[in-house]
Amino acid sequence: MLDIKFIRENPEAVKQGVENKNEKNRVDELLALDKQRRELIAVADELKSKRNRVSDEIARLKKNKEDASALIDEMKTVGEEIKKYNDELSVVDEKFSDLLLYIPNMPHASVPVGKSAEDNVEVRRWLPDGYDGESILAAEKGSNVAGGNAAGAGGSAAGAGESASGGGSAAGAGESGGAGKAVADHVQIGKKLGILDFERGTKLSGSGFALYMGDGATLERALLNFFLDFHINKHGYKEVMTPFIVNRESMKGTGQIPKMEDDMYACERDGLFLIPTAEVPITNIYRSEVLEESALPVKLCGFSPCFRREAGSYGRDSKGFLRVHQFNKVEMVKFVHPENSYDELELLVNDAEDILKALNIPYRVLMLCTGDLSFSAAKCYDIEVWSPAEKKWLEASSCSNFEDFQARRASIKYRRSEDKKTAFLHTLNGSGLATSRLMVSLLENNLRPDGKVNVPEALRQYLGKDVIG
RNA sequence: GGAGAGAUGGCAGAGUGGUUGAAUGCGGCAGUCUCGAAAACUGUUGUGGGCUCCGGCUCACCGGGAGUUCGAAUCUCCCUCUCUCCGCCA
Repeated sequence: MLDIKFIRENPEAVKQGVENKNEKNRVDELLALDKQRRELIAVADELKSKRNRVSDEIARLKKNKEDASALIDEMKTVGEEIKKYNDELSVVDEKFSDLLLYIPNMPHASVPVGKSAEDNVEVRRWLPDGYDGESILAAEKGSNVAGGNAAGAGGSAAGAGESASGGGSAAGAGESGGAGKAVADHVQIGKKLGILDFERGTKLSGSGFALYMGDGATLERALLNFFLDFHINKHGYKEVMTPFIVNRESMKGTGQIPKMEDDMYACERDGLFLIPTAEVPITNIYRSEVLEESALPVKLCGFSPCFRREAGSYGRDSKGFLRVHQFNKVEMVKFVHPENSYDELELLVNDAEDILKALNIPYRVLMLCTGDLSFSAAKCYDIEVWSPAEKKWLEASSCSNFEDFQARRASIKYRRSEDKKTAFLHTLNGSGLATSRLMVSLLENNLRPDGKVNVPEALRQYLGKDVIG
């Protein structure tokens, strides 16, 4: 949530930010409640102050065995008045607090203003050595499905050429065949190899639930272990294993509730929610706590399944892994000093990218425009992997800086070494990575002409084999 | 699921209707002493809201929420959580 003082002092800037994020502008409504609230507090506090003074006086009189009945009578009416104003205040205050939770975080100044995913800006792309980048460009021209505005795509073309130029003789690309050569999509590959079974997943739970079998299950587990080991050993994160079901407070702390409540799976009897991402439990680890400045940055990573109802998106991207209700992910979360949270964001994106480089997966990095930014984020980079069969970029990671938005909601502070005062820290998180869409790209990009799938070098020790099939 | 005990400041732990925002101890911070440190001694040490002539003033907070009262950490009710024992079970 935003600081009400900031909203009070910068109403126009806040309104602009809200609108750039395509959120409902209720800033004036909020400010009216704020004003009303403060007026009621002033009146009620004045009366309470009087009551406190007179009560002391009554105590003194009684101690001296003097008569206090006149004062007691007077205080009866004051008490009634206080109750009246208090009741009024609690109504206003509740409305105020609720509404404040609906005001989104402000986009950072460096974020491009835009309406939708179309306006996201590609900042770089990376292709494995020898990868046929031309085929991606051709596919992108063929369909404008993939995001990225003209400027971004144009700008990135140079970058892509740079990467691809090394192995410009695309024909000679690695034995895995390179881009655009996949003749089957991940659902077909998974079915043929007997490692993915979406029909039976549907039988078990409904559409949007996957069943992994044999090497499919092992590959999934291998990916997760690889991610965790990588972040722990190479990037200095500490691993955590959290509950996957959390209470309402936790969901509120990271901002999923109230706005996104309908997208959560809920256990109504217990007032608990299945987590949509490990961001929720990991960030809430330090809810209502104060960290020492010297301990920052705190870098945690953890595995979790992610549960999303995907309400309102039925029928869209429904094939296979493209949009599922449950997927696995390793999440990175950082608690950092406010002064360097944007540097930390760049590092976070790099940490996620390193995984894709290690797996030789072609990807691009997008800076989300204001309109595509999530409710709580101030700035966000998406990392998308290339699917030769879908001829699309698929989101595999999302790395965001929330500044003090979540910290304020969840009350996560740090104590400054210099003056021992507390202040809100900044939180960031990023997928590192989500397996489902990565699996799409991984299977398709490593598909061999004989229908088998090459296991990326980095995963072989985890899987215990070089080829699936 | 049944029975009982409990929840107070960073921690430990007093406090059962009136200068209690809260004793005391530990810890933290500052100072004295010291070449320096330890010890000892002295002082200081919560969070949040509202107002402010930026010197302060004021309100709230003793797990959460209602209530009784002129006045509640203290009395009543409800809820949550923790611990112990029994039962059940991975």
